Amino acid sequence: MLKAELDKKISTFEELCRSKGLRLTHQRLEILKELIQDTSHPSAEDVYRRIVKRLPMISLDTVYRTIALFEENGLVKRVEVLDDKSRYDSNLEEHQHMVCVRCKRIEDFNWQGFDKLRVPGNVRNWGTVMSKHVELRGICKECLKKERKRTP
Amino acid sequence: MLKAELDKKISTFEELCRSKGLRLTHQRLEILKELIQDTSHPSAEDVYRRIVKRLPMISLDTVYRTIALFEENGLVKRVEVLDDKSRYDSNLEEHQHMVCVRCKRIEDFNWQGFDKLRVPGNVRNWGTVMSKHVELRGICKECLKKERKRTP
DNA sequence: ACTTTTATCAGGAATTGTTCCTATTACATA
DNA sequence: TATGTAATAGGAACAATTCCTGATAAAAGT
Repeated sequence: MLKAELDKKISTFEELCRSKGLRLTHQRLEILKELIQDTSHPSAEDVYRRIVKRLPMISLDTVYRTIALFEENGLVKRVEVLDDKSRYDSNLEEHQHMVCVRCKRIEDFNWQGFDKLRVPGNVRNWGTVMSKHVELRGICKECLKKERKRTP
Repeated sequence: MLKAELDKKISTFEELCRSKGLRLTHQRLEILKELIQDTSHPSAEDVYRRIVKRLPMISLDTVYRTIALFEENGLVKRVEVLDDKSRYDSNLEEHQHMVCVRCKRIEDFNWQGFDKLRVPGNVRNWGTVMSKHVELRGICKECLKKERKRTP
């Protein structure tokens, strides 16, 4: 399933390269693979730290530029969360995020009630709505466990 | 109405100072007033730029520190949006934000349907949910107008 | 296969938003 | 009004991200 997604995205990217005259570099492929396989919503630096093991000469800037390229072309999405560094998500299905305010782990979940909800009509006076985003903030099980230990 | 809110918040802050031994400085009062009166969700620098006209010697750091103090004590809230600089809101009522992806203007709106919505039950397996946040992204009327001019 | 063209890269410098450091200032209590 | 100390101004430091430039390597032509 992940393998299928990976292959699909890689061919999407290959096609993109052909149509836009972009070069299909080793770096770009490795970063794309990493983003698809790492479902923990990594930051650019997280991606860099993993990639650099395979491509020791890669620069952080390349990771940033490449992720930006993927983002512009809809291959990954930026998850804007906790006023911290940017995090990325290759899951393009409609879904929501739960964020742990302690460890900053981000987990996907589905919220059909929200997906179905229509925005209030008077919002149209404001302009054109392109997307709606929700995020739950809280403390994840692991962090709760740690805090219970600390304050017995 | 704004005057009443201002007075209420100022007395809340004065009380806070008494209870915590904080000093009621000129700078803190000016920043508090500015945050209450400016409902455009200003950034720390926006606040600084306005304050500096009245207090020419104030430092940006003071603005940051002071807003952080207010935030810790629940006088203002941070609006985390668009992976940009932090923006602040002194409206503590339950409400939501519409963000223009062009001009980054943030507008408040109410969405009762969302307020009433319960989070999915299985989220409890993840941990404790503390808050839920929504945000609509789109293009505001003014920016739409400008874009129509540019591409006739 | 070999060259050439030029997009892309590595590495470091620059930028931006924010926070830290420290000598000085000014609240608040006596 | 004097005094102790929290808070300030200003600049330095920091962290995330982006820019700059000469070197490298895809890919199109030969």
